[in-house]
Formats: sequence, C-alpha cells, structure tokens
Amino acid sequence: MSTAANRRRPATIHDVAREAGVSRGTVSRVLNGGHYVSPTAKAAVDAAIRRTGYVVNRHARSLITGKSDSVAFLLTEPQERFFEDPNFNVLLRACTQALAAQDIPLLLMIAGTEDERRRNLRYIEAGHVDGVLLVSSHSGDPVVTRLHEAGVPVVACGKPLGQTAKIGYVAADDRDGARDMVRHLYETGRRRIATVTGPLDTPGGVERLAGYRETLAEYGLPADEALIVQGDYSRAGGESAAARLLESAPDMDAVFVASDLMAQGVLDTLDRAGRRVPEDIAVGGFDDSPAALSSRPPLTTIRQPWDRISTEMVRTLLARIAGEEPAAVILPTELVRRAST
Amino acid sequence: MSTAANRRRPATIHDVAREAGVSRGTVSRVLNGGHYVSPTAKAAVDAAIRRTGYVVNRHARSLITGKSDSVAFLLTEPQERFFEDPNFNVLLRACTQALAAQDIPLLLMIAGTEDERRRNLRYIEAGHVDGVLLVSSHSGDPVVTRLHEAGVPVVACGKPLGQTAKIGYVAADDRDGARDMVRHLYETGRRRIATVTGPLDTPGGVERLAGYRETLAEYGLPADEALIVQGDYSRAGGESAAARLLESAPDMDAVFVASDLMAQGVLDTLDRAGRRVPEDIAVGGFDDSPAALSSRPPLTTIRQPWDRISTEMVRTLLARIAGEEPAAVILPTELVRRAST
DNA sequence: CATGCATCTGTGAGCGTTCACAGTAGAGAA
DNA sequence: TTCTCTACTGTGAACGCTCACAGATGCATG
Repeated sequence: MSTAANRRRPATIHDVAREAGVSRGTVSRVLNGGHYVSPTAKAAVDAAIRRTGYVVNRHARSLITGKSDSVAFLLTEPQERFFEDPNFNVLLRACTQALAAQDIPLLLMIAGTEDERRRNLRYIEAGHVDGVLLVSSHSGDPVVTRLHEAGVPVVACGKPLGQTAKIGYVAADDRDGARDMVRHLYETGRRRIATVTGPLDTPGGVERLAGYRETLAEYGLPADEALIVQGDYSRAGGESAAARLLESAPDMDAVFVASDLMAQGVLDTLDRAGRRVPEDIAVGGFDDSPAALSSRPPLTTIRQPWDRISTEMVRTLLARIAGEEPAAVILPTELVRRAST
Repeated sequence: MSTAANRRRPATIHDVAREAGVSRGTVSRVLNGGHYVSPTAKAAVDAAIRRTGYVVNRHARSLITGKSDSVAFLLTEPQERFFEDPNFNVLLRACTQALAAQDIPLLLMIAGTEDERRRNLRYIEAGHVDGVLLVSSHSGDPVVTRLHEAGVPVVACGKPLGQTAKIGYVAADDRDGARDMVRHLYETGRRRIATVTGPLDTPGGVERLAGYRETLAEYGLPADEALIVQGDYSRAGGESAAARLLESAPDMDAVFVASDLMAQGVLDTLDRAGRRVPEDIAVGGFDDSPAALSSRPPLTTIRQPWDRISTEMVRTLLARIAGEEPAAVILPTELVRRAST
C-alpha cells in the first residue's frame, strides 16, 4: 500500500472562495497583493485560507501568467572545477537562500557536456524559468550569447569575457584587490614581486594581472616578464608555476598568487626548495577560501564578498526580470593579513 | 528597450498539430511515447515539432497530470556544515546530472532556519515536486516525519535515525568500511587502536563506531573506552579529539578517524606533539575526500562510492514516485591505501 | 455478412489560475 | 435629484495541455 495514497486532494481557490463566501476573483486579488479588496473580505479570505490549508497551484498560475516564478542557476564548466571551489559553494548556498526569501525556487543546472548544454538551453529557452544566474568562467561562452538572443534575463557571476552582448553581471573588484595585495607586499619591503596568474581567458585572471602590472608601474618597479607565469587555479598548477618562477626569477622576494588553491601549491614548492615563508619570500593569495586558513603558514589573501555577490546577483536578476536594463555591479574586496607576508 | 521583447510567442501543441495535419490528440500521443500512433502520423508530427521548435509547456501538462516532473534536493542542516563537505558536492552534482538525464529538473532547497523549513515544507507539501532527495544527518529530524505523513516520496542519503516511519534510503556500508580499516590497521601490526568517532546522532557516526568495536572484538583486543573519543566531523574537532586521546591513551599506535577532515586535525595535533605518522602512529580516515590527498602524509582512507550513491538515490526515488515501495540500498566501500598507515 | 478486436484518430471537457470586463454600491459634486 | 468617481465584487474566457471517449478503419473470425 503506497503511502502516497493518503494524499488528499488539495484545496483550490474555489474551495477557499466558497469557504469565505466570496468569489474566485476576490480570493485571487487577496493572493496578489490585496488591492481593491475590502478589509472584511480580506479577513474572511485569510481565515478561509488558513482553515483549508490552501496553497496556490503554481502550474495553473504560470500557465496563464506565462511566468514560472523560478530561476535557474546555470553552471557551464567543462569539468567539475567549480564544485571543488569553496567559493562556488558559498555562491550557490547564498543564492538559494536569497531566492527562497522571495519564495522563488532555484533550479540547479549543470552544462558540462554538449548534451547537457543542449538540454538545459532547450529548457530555459522554452521559458520554463524566468531568469538565469550564470556561472561561466571561460571566454566566449556560446551559452551566454544563446541566452541573450533568446531574450532570457541573465546575470553573470564575473564579467563575461569576449561578449559583444550586453549582459548584466556582478563581480568582485579583482583589479583593485590585486592592487591592494601588491601594494601590501611593496609596503612590507618587497621589491622583486612575482605573480602566478589565473587562466587568462577568465575575468579574474585578466583583471588580477592588470592590477599587478598597474601597481608595479605605480611604484616605478620594472615590468619584468620573468616574474609572471600563468597558472590554472589548481593546486598542482600552483606547484609547477612556482617551480618555473624559481627558474626564471630566483631572486624574487614575493609572489602574488591569483588564488588560494594555487598559493597552497606554491607554498609546497617553495618549501621543497628550502625557501622560508615569509622570511625569504612572501606569498599572497586571493579568495580567502578555507585553504587560506589551513595552509602553512596561513595565507595573507584577498577576501571576495561572496555573500554580497550572491545577494546582488539575485537582486539584479529580479530587477532584470521586472524589466530593468542590465547593469554591472562591482563589489569591493578586502585584504586579510595573515602569516605568509 | 528590453531585449526580452524579441521573445516570440512559443509554438503550442495546436501549431504543431496544424503543421503536421493531425489533431492535438495525436501530437500529444507522440509526445508521450508514441503508442497508438501510425508511423506516418508520427513522422509528420516529429517533422512539425522540428520545424516549429515546439517545446512542451510543462505548466499546462502539470496542471492536468498533477505531477510536476521535478524533484527537490532538500538539505536540513542547521548550519552550513554540508556545504563545506566535499562529499556533499559530489552528491549534489551527481544527483543533478542523473536527474537531468531523465529531463527532470532539480530544485535546491536549504532548510537551515525554522523559517526556511516552514517555507520549503509548504512548497513540497503543496505537491510542487514529485519527490524529495533528502540530506539530513541528525537524529529525529521532524522534516522526515512531515514529508512521510504528507505522502511525498522521499529517499534519504544515509539511514534516517530515530524514525519510526519507513523511509527509503541509500547509504554506504559504513560499518563494513570501518571494519576494513580497523582490520587493515591490525594487519599492519597495530594493537592499540584508538578511534575518533563522528557525532553519535548521525548514522555514519554510529555505524563506524560499531564496526570499530566489532573488529576489535573479533581480534580479541580489549574494549578500552579510553581509546574512544567523540568528534564532530570538523577539522578543529579532530585536533581537540586527538589531544584528548594523547591524554587518555598515550600508548596508542593507531587511530581510526571517522572522517578525513577530522583526520587532518588529528595529523596536526600529532605533528605538534612530535608523533611521527606512520612510524609512531598510524592514522586512518574515512571518505576519501580531497583532504585525504592533500594532507601530509596522504591519508589511508575508506572511499565512499558517492557517484553510485547519487545515481541510486535518483533511481530509487523515481521508482518510489512510480509507486514502488521504499527500499534501503547499501553500497560497498573501498579501502584506499596511502602513506599514513 | 455480421461480429469482434486491435489499431489509430479527433473532439470536448477540464485541470486551477488570472485577467478583462461588467456591474454594484456609496460618497460627493453639480 | 442626477451624475461622476472610486472602491469593491463577480463572471466568463482564456492559458496549453492530457485524458476519456467516441468513431473510424482494417482484418480475422464466427
């Protein structure tokens, strides 16, 4: 005997109307803001709703309004990279909760493979969601264009690179964060400051490198390409990047690493090479992920305001759905001093 | 000018029917398996669907079928614990993908606060999802009972503790995994084997401890309560647990730690106390999370088959939705040998 | 030739909402 | 009084789909 059998037929707006002694229309008006409803009627409807345990049938509502009152959280990463990224977790959780506060469910979509991409686009383009929170790091993502062309409201996390389409986005001020870190390294006496960049087809990679370059120039330090190596945001990538730096610029006294995870790898390599941190060489990270605290020594890093990024993404998307024009929101970062510098 | 303006009115089943020269009914039958449809008609409909770019309107369908063709992934953790857990990430990702393969969207729901719990239950009980993938670790979770009473198909991750209700679940064989680890420690010559348990109101905590106890008994080792301390699955908890063990059982030569994260903390404490791993003391973890690989030395641990757990959860839930009785699925674990033992 | 059966097709009704519209009542102005 | 305006209420018609049912067709069987 399936337990599902004891599910009662749920109350409809009709039941509520009958119970309250009013018409469907009045109940509907109460449900949608209560304008043009007398206090007496509203009270009767509220009571009837409570008594019947009525919950609006979203399918029926969506059918006529053409809106779904739901939002997709779309991940277009080729691999599982993002799921290992602690930032991503905060982002997903905070977005879910910010949406839940408005009673809007979040549909999680992962478009790793071509097949998944097609399926999800099909779903979204069919109008089954009102908008999309897009997490896509790589440059020229076709999904961005497709969504834009379909006229689906989109807000991206981080500036979408290589897009002609005008897409709203929310991002931390990567460039400014990088500047803060390099300034900090300079002010603590470092003069041969190297950097391990992120992938240069990601906005973070590009911006953080730019901030690094600008700050060196600002201080009149020479722009030495031997001090710059490219990484891939992974720990292993950090290890090999540091090895390359030890080759090309053995006299460096600081490294600004574009992510904490890579910084961990850098620390490993430096440790094996016998360089002491921070005595011989200072290491600065980026993200303030849990890795920053658990590494040895704990990392000086740049905190990204993920909670605010999430709430801003949701706010911006809802505004966009309501008809506002796309906008870019840039949020400030914060230097967190620890033992590695 | 909003770009949303260029969204065309999407094709309906009517348009397809007209285009294919058949009736709505025939199109609908093609859409739902194609039974009782002549090959000619089916071909015409398929072509028409392709030409019009028709995608079924799920709201209209749901309105009449009473099903939503969507599933909730419900997290009832008081804090963000799960979002820091790498296992959870795998679980969420794999569930999303397994569902996507059946074209079923996943709604992510987080019920941390009382308010969120109420909201989400309301949503689910209103029948807006066909079933629930439940991740809830603590004992006697009222959500489990509520869902069961509402007759909503539920599949839990891990055996729900303290439930009289018969709930289907999928879990790794925690007890057997613990047995494997303790056996391994014994076979590599250890005789004073301690353990740091998980919280004892979680199924994992209880089962792993039971496996530990059973195996000691099996080998005729004394059951010494000084060898057992309780942890909380966190790294900090592992640190303090190890400190307590160093007090109560300074002669231990192995520790079976009920999670990799805690094992990292244990390694930290042992390191500070000057105990070498694995020379002086062997450390075994549980989970085979990324932490196991990045710790020093890399952890011998028990791998939980998260991919299979996820696909089994989805499979079981869909079966349950289709009317099958709840069932428990227990999946085998695997010992992964690394340098810590 | 009628009957039965399986296969296929179209039609009308209805799922639970919202929305436009028509209508009522009461207050105030002409 | 009569008219207008505002606040409120009820009603029918959608929204796009599925489902039950009625009919039609072809083929084998009695």
